[in-house]
Amino acid sequence: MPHGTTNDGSAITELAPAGKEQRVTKQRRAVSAALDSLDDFVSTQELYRLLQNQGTSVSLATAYRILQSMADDGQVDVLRNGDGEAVYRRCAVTGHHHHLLCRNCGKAVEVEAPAVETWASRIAAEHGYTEVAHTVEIFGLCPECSALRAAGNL
Amino acid sequence: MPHGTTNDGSAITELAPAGKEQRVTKQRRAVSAALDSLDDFVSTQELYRLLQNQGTSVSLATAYRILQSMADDGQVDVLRNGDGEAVYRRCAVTGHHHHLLCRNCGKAVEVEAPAVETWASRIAAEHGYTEVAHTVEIFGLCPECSALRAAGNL
DNA sequence: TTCACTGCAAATGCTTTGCAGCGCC
DNA sequence: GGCGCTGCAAAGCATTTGCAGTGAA
Repeated sequence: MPHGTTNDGSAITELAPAGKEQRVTKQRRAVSAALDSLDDFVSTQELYRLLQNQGTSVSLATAYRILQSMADDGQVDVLRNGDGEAVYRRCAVTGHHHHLLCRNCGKAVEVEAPAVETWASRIAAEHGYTEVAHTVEIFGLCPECSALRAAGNL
Repeated sequence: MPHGTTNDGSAITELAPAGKEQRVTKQRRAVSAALDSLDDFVSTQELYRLLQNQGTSVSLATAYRILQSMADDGQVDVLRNGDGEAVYRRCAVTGHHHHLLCRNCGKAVEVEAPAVETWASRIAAEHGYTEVAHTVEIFGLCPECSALRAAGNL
């Protein structure tokens, strides 16, 4: 199964969640609020610590369960960082886009790349692939971290 | 650290391996041979089991160490599957390139994308990011699997 | 002979799960 | 009230690491 920032992919399976009901609990609201207040991707662990420091504690297991279900419902964007950890973020930009991530502080910038989209589609078509989706992530050091690096503090 | 199919990134650290010497051991040869006989990506665990069944057993820890060092030396291609596991493959194409993967059978096609490379560099530069690397993966159904899907066998 | 490489086993760290109690609908 | 949701603690797993023995150069 493809991961990360994935575009649609024509007519994959079903689109309607159709799952069980979804109760609005204090924990779920806390996680949701935390995600809203964040601009960057967070791993479940990070979100957990964040909520702890913030007082709105939620058990780690629950944090995993909530984020996973939100991802299943498409309420958040999921991708994997370089360590293979799943990281989540409520996406500001609606629609398909990619990310420019800082490998040190995690800061993320959303970028659109129409050219890459068409390139991907073309390449796939040329090889006879169908139901195409793709992931594109750019890693680097953001301006701040680049400065730190230059100053020898990294 | 960025993962997967990564390009250089301007002037990152050193390019020359320059590492310590590399002894040619039985285990290393076994892993190398196994990779040569494979067309698809394998996780370290899979490769480990494969070597076990094949008699040329290598300890799991060693398998991890060997694959990791081969990846560091650029002898194999690394990327992460949807579960966040690192998967490796000996690459036919030398140099930087990306993959077009079948999400059903795992078949991979190597593709080059100079345009994407320059796009990534430009985007990163525009946002002040340095030491850039990127990952690009395209997922879809290969021709064979597309046919199966169409025939209702998938 | 030397020092990288191995194997083994213990240790990590992320993620999942079983189970009993709690609280939203 | 019923049943999904939580917490907690106990697994589960992939991956890493310490250490002493082994073997390639």
